Amino acid sequence: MSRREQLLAIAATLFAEKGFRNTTVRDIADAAGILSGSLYHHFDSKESMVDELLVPFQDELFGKYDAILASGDDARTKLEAAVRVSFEAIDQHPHEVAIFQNDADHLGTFERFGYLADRNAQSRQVWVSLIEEGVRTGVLRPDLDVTLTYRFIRDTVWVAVRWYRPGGGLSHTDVADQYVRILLDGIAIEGNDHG
Amino acid sequence: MSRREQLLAIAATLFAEKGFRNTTVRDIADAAGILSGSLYHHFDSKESMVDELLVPFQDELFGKYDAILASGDDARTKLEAAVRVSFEAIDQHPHEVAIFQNDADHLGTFERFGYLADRNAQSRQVWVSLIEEGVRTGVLRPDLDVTLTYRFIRDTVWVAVRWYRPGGGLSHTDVADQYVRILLDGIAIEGNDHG
DNA sequence: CACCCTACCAAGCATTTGCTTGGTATGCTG
DNA sequence: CAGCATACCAAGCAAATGCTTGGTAGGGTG
Repeated sequence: MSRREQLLAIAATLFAEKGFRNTTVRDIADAAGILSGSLYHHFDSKESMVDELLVPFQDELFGKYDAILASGDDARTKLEAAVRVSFEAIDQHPHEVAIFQNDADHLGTFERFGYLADRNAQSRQVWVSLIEEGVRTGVLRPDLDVTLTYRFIRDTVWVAVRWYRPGGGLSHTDVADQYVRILLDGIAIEGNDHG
Repeated sequence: MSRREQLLAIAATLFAEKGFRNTTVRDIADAAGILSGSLYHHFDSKESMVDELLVPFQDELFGKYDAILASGDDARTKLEAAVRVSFEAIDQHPHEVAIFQNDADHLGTFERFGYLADRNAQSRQVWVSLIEEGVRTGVLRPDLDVTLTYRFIRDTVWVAVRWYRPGGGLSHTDVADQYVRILLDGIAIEGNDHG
């Protein structure tokens, strides 16, 4: 691991913990045991650091989504796979997920980070297409509000980055199991339909 | 509406939009059409402003939770009521909810805002007790992981403040209807249990 | 008219912020 | 040993930040 990668990892931790704007270059430098000016030997700017964190992460994640969409599985299987891939991302790249969740809105106001809005739209496309296919092929309830269901899934999955800790008591597959079950079948006992 | 209340409303909007720390006293003053120093005629500090926003809001919300817990209804009805009251809070006090969601962690590091952690624990108590009662009385699935289910509900409900807009196409009761339905019965067609 | 309260301005201060500049120490390579 | 790249320090700058101070304008009240 190069010194540059070390510094980037330190920055990722701080950005995820305190937010991008609330993390100063002095915070990063202190955590690395150097002076703030020395960071600029390795990176152009503070913005470059987040950029280098987010771009490769998103490339990897959306590559996996694309593979799922391209598979020949049925809608329910693909939906489950997308959920599992997302929890896997939280497990493997918790800092990057947290940064994207917490700071995408703010970063998106800068030209340089215009791609964040594109990725957001792309994500929406993935989930909406899966939900629509599920309704069309009869594996999901036909009365679902697709947009609302999309938001429900998106929020439920990604917000887990706030409490999930890799290496803790629960594996990401454990969490995904439970979430998929609740999402698909609910928390009420079956057949106890009050609606 | 007193000048003081006007200024507080302006601050609430900005805190909710940009976060507490990323909102400067000059931002607030500019939006109000005065100079930043003039704010200190009305308020002691920037912290006092958030404080005055969060405390009354939380008093009101937890009063409603307490009333639900004290009612004689069955667990499913109480759980539904708690979800609906939460969406109502998002509808009526979107700024306060957003501030609490986005800045509670950061504010909580200051002594002055220690009550935020207490409220968080209290909220957990409300949801966990309802879920446990639901499992005990047989209206919820006995294999539920109570803690995970609590997080699922909490996150799902409150994160809606990120996209829900009062006065938009959907009322808060519409949203609550859909969320309760998904939460309790899932999105899959009934009886199509793959688990 | 004298007094006082509310609401604000004008100016500035100490600190923090991202970033720059010129320089030094260390180790590798030819 | 000369040359060069890597990794850092020391010092500081311009802008932004929360907040302070002393003052002014206007309206209501005795």
